[in-house]
Amino acid sequence: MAVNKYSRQREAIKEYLAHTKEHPTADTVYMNIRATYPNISLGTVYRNLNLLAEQGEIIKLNCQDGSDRFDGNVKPHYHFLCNNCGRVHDIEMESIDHINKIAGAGFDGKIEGHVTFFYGVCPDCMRNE
Amino acid sequence: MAVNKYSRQREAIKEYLAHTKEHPTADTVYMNIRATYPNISLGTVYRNLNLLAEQGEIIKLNCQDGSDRFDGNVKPHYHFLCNNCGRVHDIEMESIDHINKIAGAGFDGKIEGHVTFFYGVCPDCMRNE
DNA sequence: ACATATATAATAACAATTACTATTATTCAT
DNA sequence: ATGAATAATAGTAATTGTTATTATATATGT
Repeated sequence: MAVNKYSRQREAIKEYLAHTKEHPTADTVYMNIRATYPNISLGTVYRNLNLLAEQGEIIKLNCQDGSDRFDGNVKPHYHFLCNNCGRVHDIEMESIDHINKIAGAGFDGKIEGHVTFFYGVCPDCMRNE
Repeated sequence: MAVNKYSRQREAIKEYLAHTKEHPTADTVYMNIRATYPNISLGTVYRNLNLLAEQGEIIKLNCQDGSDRFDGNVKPHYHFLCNNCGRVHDIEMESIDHINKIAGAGFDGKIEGHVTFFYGVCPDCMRNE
């Protein structure tokens, strides 16, 4: 696979991810794209999601609940998993890259970065209680 | 399943995890336990790993490479995933719970905790380069 | 418009995990 | 110790999430 050729399906996936904050799974993406492309194949969805993630156009989240989810927002930000409804929210916050140094203090290897998930109760679920 | 009954298999799994720092996958646990219990079933391994994790006797790590790994060390500590060899190491370090506050500043929900994975090059791989 | 290469849909294959079931082991009361 | 009650097991089948295959369709450069 040398150079990308345009495809409506891939474009639709990118477009869909750019306009949702839902952090959908591959299957959810599939369901939603089918509204416009009724016979898109699930394989196509998987292939394009992975392709886009490799190229840095989207982010593949290895969620703490075990599922893989996708995020069209590639600006650095953190994620929050609601223990109640299971949804993933974005968190805009100042950098916490200093924790790499803290970790490095007790470790002989080279720490290049970290992945952090916060969890708790999301705003929506707090209201409904 | 009302109350736990003793089983040698479960005990062996707990014992094995208590004495390794390998952060094995379910399949690796299976392989190792078979040395002593040649016809333990893979289902038994999965069932007990999840049971023990639910009861807080071991920890189930949802690793960044997508795999689930298990850790017999339940004392609070962090984990490091080597990008080179793929192994997971423990990191003993001071608490970074203050990042929960930082995250909370930009978020309306309730932040109860976080899960962090560090990544980079482990000590072993640094030597062999 | 044509040649070449990539992408697709549909399906099959695959790996990781869970569910099922008949049998075995543990527990507890006698 | 014996036996009844129940949880755990081994072995297998089923399910799920994901990737590979292949013939056809689509996009790109000349």
